[in-house]
Amino acid sequence: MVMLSLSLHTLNERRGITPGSPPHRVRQAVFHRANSMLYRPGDRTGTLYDIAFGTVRTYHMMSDGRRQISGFYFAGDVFGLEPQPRHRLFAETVEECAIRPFDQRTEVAGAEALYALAQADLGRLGDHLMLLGHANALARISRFMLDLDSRQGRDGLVTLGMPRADIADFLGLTIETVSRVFTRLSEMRLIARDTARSIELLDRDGLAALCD
Amino acid sequence: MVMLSLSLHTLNERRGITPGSPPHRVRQAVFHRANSMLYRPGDRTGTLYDIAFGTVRTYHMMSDGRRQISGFYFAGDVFGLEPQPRHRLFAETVEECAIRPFDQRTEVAGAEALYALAQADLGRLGDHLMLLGHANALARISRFMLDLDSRQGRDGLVTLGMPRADIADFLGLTIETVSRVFTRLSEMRLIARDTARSIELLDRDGLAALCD
DNA sequence: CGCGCTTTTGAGTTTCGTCAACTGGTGTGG
DNA sequence: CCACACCAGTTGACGAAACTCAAAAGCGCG
Repeated sequence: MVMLSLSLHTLNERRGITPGSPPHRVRQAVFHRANSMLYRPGDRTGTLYDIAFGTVRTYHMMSDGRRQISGFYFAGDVFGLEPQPRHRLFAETVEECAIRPFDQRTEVAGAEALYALAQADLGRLGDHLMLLGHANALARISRFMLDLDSRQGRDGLVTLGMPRADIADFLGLTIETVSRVFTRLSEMRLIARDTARSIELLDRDGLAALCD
Repeated sequence: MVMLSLSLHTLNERRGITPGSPPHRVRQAVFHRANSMLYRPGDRTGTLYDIAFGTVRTYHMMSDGRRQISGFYFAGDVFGLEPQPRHRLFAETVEECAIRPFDQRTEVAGAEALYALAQADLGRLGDHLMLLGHANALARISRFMLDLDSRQGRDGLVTLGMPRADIADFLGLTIETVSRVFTRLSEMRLIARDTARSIELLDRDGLAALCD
């Protein structure tokens, strides 16, 4: 799975702003406790968020209380772009976070950069769609782990910042199924669980083979 | 479900081109037989397609031969926008189609219009994600029918241009399940099947109630 | 009419969800 | 320091939903 992530750094490069240039109108990063609400459906869009550190989830809430997490965002990712003048998603911190909000209009140079951001989200959504459409629980978790691994870049050592419930609601599973799949992958010697949140990928080719 | 669809007409309005203005560099619409390949993964992106009439499907192919249809496009819709310089999707006609290709760079006024198109796709994908994540077969089909109804605008009379296999691969189901759900919805008096491809929505509130 | 294709229906199996109990780690207070 | 409570995660038993394989029915077309 190709997980596109577009950082503000990339955006700035597109604008010709190198790290050495004087920053203009930089708003400070804001610290948030875990599980803080950042925005909710109905809030005005127009602000984007650049994550300095931490993890953020965006999600839909359905009438019966079920939750579909549409994405996780990590340090360097930009989130908050939505197609309408008002948000349709919730955004919450998963862990402690430092987040720099900035104005979509004044601090992003025109529609081109916005289009680039939208493209990144499009790529991610397309991949996720395929996963939810035609993949069993084993494949979903395997892909999720491989994706986290590639985004965290710590060579086979994956840290899950989120609880099982978040993984379940992201992948369209239940926490019990998520748990069982971790156990199975462990038995298959594809992963090793140091703790519940810290997982070593022992055989990434084997995991990839499950993803089909 | 909000199904955003953005027609070239809308794009032109954004450019200040009204139906009366002289067209510039209009390429003719091209006619295609059913099941014609329009582009495939690896082909260069940069051309967009405006459907005059007919139905188009875009899809991913997985290594094991399974297919995930990511969207259906109808008369007035524009498709072909993808985040990379090369396509990752297949695009095929479902029925006979007339399609006007146009150049993304020269015939779309800048990134703003592209961004608008990307937004439309984002909205659609987000909705579809939710559907595939947390919805049973009954809900998936019900939503699909209601969505088609709202896009075809013929007040409760839905024409399925595509075979069951396409519906199945779009909704992440099998053709047998699709068929069984149609039968169930019929028994529940929510729909009536004139033919297999022509379906009347008898109780749209009832269908909506199944969608959660 | 007969052929090929799509759709429907049926029977059996698998996968995942539900409900419930249990484990293990963490923090608190006696 | 230990006992306890609490929460996240795991495990087990069972049932429901959807898939698979197979066969029959419907439909368009030469």
